[in-house]
Amino acid sequence: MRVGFMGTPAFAVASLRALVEAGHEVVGVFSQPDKPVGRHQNAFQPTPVKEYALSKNIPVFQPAKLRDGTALALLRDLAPELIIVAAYGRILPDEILALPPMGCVNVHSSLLPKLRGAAPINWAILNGDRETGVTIMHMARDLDAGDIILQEATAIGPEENAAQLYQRLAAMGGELLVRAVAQIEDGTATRTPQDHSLATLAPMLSRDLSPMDWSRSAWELHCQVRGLYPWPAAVTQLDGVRCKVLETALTSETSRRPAGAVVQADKRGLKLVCGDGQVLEIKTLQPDGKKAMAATAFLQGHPIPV
RNA sequence: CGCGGGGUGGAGCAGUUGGCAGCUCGUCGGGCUCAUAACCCGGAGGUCGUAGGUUCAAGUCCUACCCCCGCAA
Repeated sequence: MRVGFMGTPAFAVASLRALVEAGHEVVGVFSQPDKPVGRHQNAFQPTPVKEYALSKNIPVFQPAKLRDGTALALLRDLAPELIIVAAYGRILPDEILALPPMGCVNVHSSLLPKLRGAAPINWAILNGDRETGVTIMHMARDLDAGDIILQEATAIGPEENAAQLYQRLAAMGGELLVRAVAQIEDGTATRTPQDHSLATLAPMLSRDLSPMDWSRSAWELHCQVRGLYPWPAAVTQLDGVRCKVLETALTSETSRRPAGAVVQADKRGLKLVCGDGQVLEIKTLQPDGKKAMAATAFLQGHPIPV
């Protein structure tokens, strides 16, 4: 089938690749404009989707605006039967939604109607959810509110971080998308409206979420660390140094000492007390200006009294 | 030229007014111990990011450059 594709980050690449490998004719790819990247804002980096599309000789378009008519004209020329959107990072105007005869379909990395919005993978972990998944749905005017075609759930591992879950869901999304497109093609696709009363939101992440509040429970902090990995990452102060906390482990130990107290800081590990009295171990961290390192390595140069 | 931290044995850090390159851990060998993430003794391992400069003498001061990272975008 002739499909148009819109997407930007690595998550979308998995879907695009799945379409290509399933033999669909991708007539054009839309991706966000390249943005200056790096410490001095002097290097431009192509988006992952753009990079992949070019490697497959698929034409790439990166309009700064979607509502000035040029994008619409472009799409008319490309004449896709169906448009697939995956983490494009932009709201499509109604004219575009109405253009393709088979409609516009979205790949979303949550079990809709739960976790609508920009960062569903992170929020699934941050919220401490046991499972999440991917949803293929028709696109509606409201954000992530369209009728569901296919949905697949997966358990969230208790040690799984957002980066790992991201990869798994991206792959799942690609597979499910190909199945959905096949169903659309042969007319067997179904539409299940969402129960909007059950909708929850997964807003964009920000650094405001980073600081660790040790009065929270060990599990909550463990979820914060995993859910914010690798960006913006959970952050705390150790030996007067601001550190990203990249990996933690729940322990079976408890302590009566106040929340945030360091109960162990030696070659066996770095452990702190949380608000519920449970002891949480910091396995990997990254001090300001330094590379990521094992907590035990950090302790070599930063002895912390217990 | 957005702001800032940093490159010193395998790891993490220190190195004061320039004057023999140190600490903790790891590693290797030996010892002690019922045992150990413990302890004791001994050893190996460093062109101090690179290139110049100042000096009797540079990890340390000066200049240029390379690389890593945090913030901000």
